[in-house]
Amino acid sequence: MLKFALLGFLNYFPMTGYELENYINVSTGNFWHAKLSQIYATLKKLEQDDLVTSHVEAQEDRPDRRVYTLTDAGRETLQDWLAQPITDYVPKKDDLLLKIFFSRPIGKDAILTQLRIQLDVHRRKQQFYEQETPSVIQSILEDFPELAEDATLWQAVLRMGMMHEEMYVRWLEETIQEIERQISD
Amino acid sequence: MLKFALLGFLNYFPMTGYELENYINVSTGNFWHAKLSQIYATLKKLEQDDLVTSHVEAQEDRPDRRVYTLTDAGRETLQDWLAQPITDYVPKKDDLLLKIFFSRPIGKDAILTQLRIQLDVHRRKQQFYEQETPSVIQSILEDFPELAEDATLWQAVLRMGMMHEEMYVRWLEETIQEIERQISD
DNA sequence: TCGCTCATGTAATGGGTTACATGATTCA
DNA sequence: TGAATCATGTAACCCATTACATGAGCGA
Repeated sequence: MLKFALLGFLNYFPMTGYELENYINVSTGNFWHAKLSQIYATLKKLEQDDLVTSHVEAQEDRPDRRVYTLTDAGRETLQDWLAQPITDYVPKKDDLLLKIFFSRPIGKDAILTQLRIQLDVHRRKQQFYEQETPSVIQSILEDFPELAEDATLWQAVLRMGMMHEEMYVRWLEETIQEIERQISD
Repeated sequence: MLKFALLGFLNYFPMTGYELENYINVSTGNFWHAKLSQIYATLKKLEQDDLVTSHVEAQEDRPDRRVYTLTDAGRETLQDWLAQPITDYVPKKDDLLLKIFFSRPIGKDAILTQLRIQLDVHRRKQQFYEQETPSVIQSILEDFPELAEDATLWQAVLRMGMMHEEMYVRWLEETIQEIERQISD
């Protein structure tokens, strides 16, 4: 699936693997992320399949850059994927829920500690969303005003991130209360 | 991680790979699932590491069953994992959000179609939660009343599933409206 | 001087899916 | 008669992470 994320970003403009890593982990990091090593390997495969081309740009005092450009075949592959409807429910894995599910043997206090750490983690994430991210989209639009309709979609997925954290924090607060009442020491 | 799910279930009572598949995909299916092939392979590794033992039970008119039992070392490994706090934020991947993020090139109608299919998928899932699952926990408790405190935790993770679907449906409804207003044909 | 940014990649390993292979019983 | 349930496994493959390898410039 990473390949489609790469094609998606290269559809905006040509860039290097290093830059792609940045865009992926900042813009889509909330629902799709990747390590540099995987990005370089995937770009190599995409080039073998003629979905992207690359050329090396020499630089002074800095390592050379390999800039990737989407081909017509690449653009077509991207659009085919975009148009493909997702028809079945895809459950997502969640380490915390798995652990909580089986946690009775470690007892009330250890469970509550686990949940309180998570509450802290998700409250921070929630604050991050509220404070920092809305302005990022605005600043991109100042540089590329033609992406206004893309930005509507970016904002929509950003709102999902916010709603998700709001829900998660609410669940943690409720669950902490529930366990304080229901589980013995 | 599947190994911990298997240890977790075997901590309730000994069972076969086939039975484990059932428990995993019904009880924890919402936040952890696995194919039979992976379960059999993982059980093999767990036995090599002495975290479980197995013995074959012959059956008439049915294939023999290989029943797995948790060892003391396995129980310890499970408890160590349970007690280990999760301290960093783990982003989850979401195909739909990735697709929506890049979807401007396919245009308004195709995006709306995609979202409406998802709305249907998630409303069905929501109904499933409301109608079918609460009774499942009740029926297990009738057979094993000593698991009452475990059931509090099962119910908590079930509530997360419900809240998640409620949130997802709300996001889809809002996003459909937003795109109808903001994106051109 | 220490860590960050820029910049590219390979190799080994781990986790998970898909495909293959077999076969009896039971229910609609 | 065909699908579901019970029951076990292997092999090939794909996707992703971790570790390894290199190296200059810049700001605190």
